[in-house]
Amino acid sequence: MNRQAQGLFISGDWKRESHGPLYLQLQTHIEKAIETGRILHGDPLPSEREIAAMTGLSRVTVRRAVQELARRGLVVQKPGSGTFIAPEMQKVEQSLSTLTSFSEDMARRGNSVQSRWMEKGIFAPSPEETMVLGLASTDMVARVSRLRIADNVPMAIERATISTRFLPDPDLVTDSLYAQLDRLGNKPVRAIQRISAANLGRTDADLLEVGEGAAGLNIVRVSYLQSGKVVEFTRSVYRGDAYDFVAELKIGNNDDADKAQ
Amino acid sequence: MNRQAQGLFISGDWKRESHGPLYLQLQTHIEKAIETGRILHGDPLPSEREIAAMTGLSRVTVRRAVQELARRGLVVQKPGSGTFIAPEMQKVEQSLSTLTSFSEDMARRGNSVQSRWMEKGIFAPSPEETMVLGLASTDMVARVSRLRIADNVPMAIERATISTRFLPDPDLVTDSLYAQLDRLGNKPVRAIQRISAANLGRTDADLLEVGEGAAGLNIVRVSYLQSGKVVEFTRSVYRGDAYDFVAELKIGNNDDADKAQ
DNA sequence: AAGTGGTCTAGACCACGCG
DNA sequence: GCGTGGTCTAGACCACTTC
Repeated sequence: MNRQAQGLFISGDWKRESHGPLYLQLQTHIEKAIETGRILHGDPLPSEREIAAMTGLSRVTVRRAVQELARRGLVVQKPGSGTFIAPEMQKVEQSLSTLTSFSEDMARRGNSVQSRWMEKGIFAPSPEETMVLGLASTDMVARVSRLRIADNVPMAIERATISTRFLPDPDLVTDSLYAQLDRLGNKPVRAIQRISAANLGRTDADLLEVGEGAAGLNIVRVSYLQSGKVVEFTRSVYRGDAYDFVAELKIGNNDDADKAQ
Repeated sequence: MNRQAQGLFISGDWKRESHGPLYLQLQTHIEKAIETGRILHGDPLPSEREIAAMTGLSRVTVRRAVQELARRGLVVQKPGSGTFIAPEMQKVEQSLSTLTSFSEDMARRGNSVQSRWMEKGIFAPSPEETMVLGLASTDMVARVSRLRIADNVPMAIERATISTRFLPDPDLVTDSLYAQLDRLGNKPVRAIQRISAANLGRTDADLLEVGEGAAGLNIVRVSYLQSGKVVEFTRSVYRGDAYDFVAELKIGNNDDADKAQ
């Protein structure tokens, strides 16, 4: 077992630094130990049973504290192995005013990019897809879903749907979806994007390697051609701890600003 | 107790519709009951002890399922009273390309708006505030924090900091912060906004009346005067289930996207 | 006073990783 | 095979709301 984590709970004063339920006191105690660098990123935490013994709490209570930290991403629990302090994660910034691709974002940061294909093919559209893409009843759609990975860390899940009229053969999409659309002369020129937050479900959390219930950014994007037709309908889920969306806002109706300029 | 929820767990087949851990099976079972309208919004769920008795599970296991639903906001737990299906929540849209105020957003939807003041006064700046606002070492800041409420539902927490050079008397801020800044000739003309998702901590979750760990949108906004000086530094936390940010994107540099990997 | 959710315990079995 | 996290149980006390 690791030595530095040993002294964390023996002192007996870990209780007094907080108040309220025991599991919360323990939780904030561990949290502070991580923040102050008393335990280093990547290091293992003592096992739940050990912490229980050291603190005099039951394992259930210890577990509750650790689980909450895991849900927040400060800590990673590995069955059969142990619990480890999560590696530090610097947020990626993405502009909200220009349409950039994932590959672009990452390349700018000098990170290695990988994609794991999850689905790529022609399908019958769902009712939602039919509506959003404005399809005729006989139209089919191409779906390309992939897990986006940067430096071996899964960052986002992308689920794109395109009418086969604009993308007849999804297998030709190898790297950038936009690159392929461009080759076909169907590159979008504008898009509407909706951003909201939600707790990740089991499936998505597992893919992104975070705890179930961790916060994620849901992004729904609809892209338009110059002609105004809808090309692409993409639902993405980003890790909340890995992404930061940046937008520049301008004042709506402001007479003073106009005059001053 | 309510009658319609009675039959939910007696059948004995609630287990077979799912697989995996019992608490997950129960969780998805209740979830479906809500989705399909088998239990109505606002109705009470049977008590944890009752569900335990009906399903043959222990209360701990039942509790785990219910708690997860509470964290997701599908259900509200009221100590001493019971657990209730949460009222349906329609999302509010907010544009990301124009700077609008909360009051504006809500007024457009025809909702009643309230604010609960949490902090309003002059303070010594934190290191972060000093840096972001570009303060001299002797400068003081005005802080105005409030809980934003629409139709009696808490929607967001707003914590704004302004240098006293631009807002000498925060007590004069009654409704819109921007309105007051405008009166003083210090209305911002542009802003940079960062959006990310995170699980809500105890304090914020309590204020927003959602479960601890529910997903929230963190928004940090820095507003600029025409002169380029920083006026305002605001950190807001929005309920993930209540807000939807909308952005319109334009294609930046087309060629870069193709080349980027 | 009775019932509710909130917390906590002690003990158990499982599947899995690792040496 | 041993230790880990993952799940589950039965029973307990508390603070609170409701009647």
